[in-house]
Amino acid sequence: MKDQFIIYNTLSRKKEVFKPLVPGKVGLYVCGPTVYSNSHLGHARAYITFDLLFRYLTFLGYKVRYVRNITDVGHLEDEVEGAGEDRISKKARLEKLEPMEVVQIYMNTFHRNMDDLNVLRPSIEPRASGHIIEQQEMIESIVKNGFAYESNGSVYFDVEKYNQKYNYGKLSGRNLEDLKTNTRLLDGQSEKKNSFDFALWKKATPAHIMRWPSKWSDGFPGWHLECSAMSMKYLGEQFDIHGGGMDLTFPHHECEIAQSTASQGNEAVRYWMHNNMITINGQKMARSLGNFITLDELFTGNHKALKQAYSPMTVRFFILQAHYRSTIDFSNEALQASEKGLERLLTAVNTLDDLVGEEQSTVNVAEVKEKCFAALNDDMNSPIAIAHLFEAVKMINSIKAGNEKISSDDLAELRTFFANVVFDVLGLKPEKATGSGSNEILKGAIDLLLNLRMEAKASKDWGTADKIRNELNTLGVEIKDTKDGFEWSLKEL
RNA sequence: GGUUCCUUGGCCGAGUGGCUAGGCAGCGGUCUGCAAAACCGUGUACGGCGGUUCGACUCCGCCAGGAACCUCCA
Repeated sequence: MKDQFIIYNTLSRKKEVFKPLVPGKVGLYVCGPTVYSNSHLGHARAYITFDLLFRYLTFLGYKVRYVRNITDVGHLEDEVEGAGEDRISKKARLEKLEPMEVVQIYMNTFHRNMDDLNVLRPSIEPRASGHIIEQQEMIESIVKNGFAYESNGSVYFDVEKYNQKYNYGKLSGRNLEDLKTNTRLLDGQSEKKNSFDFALWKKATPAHIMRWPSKWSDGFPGWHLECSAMSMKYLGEQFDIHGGGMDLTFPHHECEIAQSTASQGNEAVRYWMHNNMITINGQKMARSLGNFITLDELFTGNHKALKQAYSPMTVRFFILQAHYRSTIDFSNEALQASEKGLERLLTAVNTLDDLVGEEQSTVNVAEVKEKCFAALNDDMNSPIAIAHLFEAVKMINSIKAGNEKISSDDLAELRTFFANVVFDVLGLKPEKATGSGSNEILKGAIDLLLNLRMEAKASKDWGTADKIRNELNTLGVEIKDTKDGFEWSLKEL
């Protein structure tokens, strides 16, 4: 199965069979968030996408080193207005907080949100501010190789010179001639030879708080350098997969390729993977557009665009129901559909525990399992994988209803399959307390009441029976009658 | 303006040159004291116009509408 994992490589614009550089091991780098405000739905999509990749590679038996950075140095917010001011320090002065305090606040929120979404922590989570020296070293090697120039205390990457030897634009499908005629002219660029040159080191203005000494000036590293420097440090000069949002393809990832190639003579990344955007009313959800919904708002329902709260697992399932390279449009209707669908899936997981194996199967477990993994192998096609999971749900329900039978061997296989795919790979988890898992006293009390209700039902005392059911319902206990008793679960709070 | 991409049924969302995607909602039925759940059955489809083909939702062209990137962005 390992040999058939296919991923779409942005570099070739084709699906390719994944072959790691070192057999059995995978080096994975994903661009992490810039921590200057709360995480929103778009971040969830990116990090759930690569969490799925991390989980699936691990499931396939690879030893994965997953590096996902925290950008806490800040890039240029607005060259026109800010004139070189760091984005994070700008916000810090507005809020009268230390820059690192701002970073910490939003980093904590990010971690909490990701934990709620059951996004696994990466193997290494390096911070740009902790790797200034590595970035300076990289600048020096780029300068030494002749692909950068110093200008007024800042250092810029010489794109034109790089393009004479290598191909600038190969990832995003651009060519320099187009960039020359189409790049917008911005103020304050007189230091650069060409408008498309980008900063490797930027001299700090007096107002700039975040700054580090260097041979060129007191300043800070350029926009794109941290990822090149940190991926090289932790994954080596060449590594397997680099991921990030589609909106980072240009210029960010293009510049990363140029930096790595200029400093070491060869490209670092073998497979580039990009997740598509979340849209709202057909338009990209983005902080800069102001049309975003934060994850905290989503989880609490506290936003004017939200008709209700959506649990982290509902959000995760919603995202997994679309392929990662398609846009996915936010709407209450779509989230509500996901909520219901997820509940149906997780109910079937519980039902699976109660099934009893027979001599022979009337269902084909192997086939559905095979199709599901085939979908995951095909560029992580989670929506197709989920569609097959729902076929298995139908199977489970039919067995429970007595319309189908399953052998003990198949039942064991089905249980393993569900545990593997639903929990380990898709990273879903039950959110409700159920009769089997919650607090013992509560469980005992509810069981006691429902047993009393059974007795009332047996003596056809419908008034008492309905009263118990209705009042427990009001308290948040959902009750289902079964052939020989009852089942219950707690509603979400 | 340049580059790239998208347009599927009430909603979301896959996919393929000829074979039911799936979820949610709807409708009919079974089960149930009622309810819930479950089960069975079921309709609506591939933006428009041409072309290639025995056959296109799937390939090509044009048109319409929309999006992303070209500036920080997941």
